[in-house]
Amino acid sequence: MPEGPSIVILRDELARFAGRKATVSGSAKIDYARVTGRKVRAFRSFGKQFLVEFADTAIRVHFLLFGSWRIDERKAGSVPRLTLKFANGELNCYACAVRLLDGDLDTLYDWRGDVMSPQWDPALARKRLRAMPDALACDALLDQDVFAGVGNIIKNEVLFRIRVHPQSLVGALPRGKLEALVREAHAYAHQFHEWKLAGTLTRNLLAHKRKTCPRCDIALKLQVLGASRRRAFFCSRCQVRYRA
DNA sequence: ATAAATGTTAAGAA
DNA sequence: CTTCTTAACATTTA
Repeated sequence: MPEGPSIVILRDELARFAGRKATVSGSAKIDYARVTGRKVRAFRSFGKQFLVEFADTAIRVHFLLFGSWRIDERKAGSVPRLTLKFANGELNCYACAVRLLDGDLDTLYDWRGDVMSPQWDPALARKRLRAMPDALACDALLDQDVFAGVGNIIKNEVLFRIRVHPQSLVGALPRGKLEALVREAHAYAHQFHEWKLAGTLTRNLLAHKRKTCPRCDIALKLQVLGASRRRAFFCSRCQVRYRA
């Protein structure tokens, strides 16, 4: 279920386990012997991926659409795909894809592409967008190589805020709109993070899952769009469709 | 009850 | 060998 900011929240909630030895188990088909009993160096997030970093390997957890987790609790009736037990508590992950990664996370990932990372690089994102002029705006925002951590909610909210129609061509966007796309993807991901922490995200959504446009009050469109085939909520009056 | 949803990946087709 | 499309996966909510 989570987009990038939710993984950041998970990561931060686990701070008290960092530096401690973990007993690792679960139903995921990984080589537990490689990590169990070892000390967790850090909990990290890259985009929608949750990373448990050890000295020379890492566990990568992706929660896909339906995944969930509990800290110091277990979910009734579910077998954890991954459990990390510490002397002072535990983490249980459910319905997620789990893999072991070899090597250094700082070389495995390009952190400049993660909207939640301090290393986020807007100029690089603009460059990557310029390299995909035929893509639709709705697909570009979901492209994890350009905007790691952006999911469908952030996509819809960003396009609404910058008044760009989801089917606009990236290559047809005026310079200012392309800049706004990159700026807002970053800014809104952080806004999402704050609202999620405060428990007020849903009430603050302007387009996603809404029926009417909060700006002009006409009915919002709901269409499944793009190569990504995800739901797009948008206002056909406020949001301009830039075509070739 | 059936569908749809904050998503990705592997396999198969072209 | 690429590149594209489809299916599979999994859980909760409407």
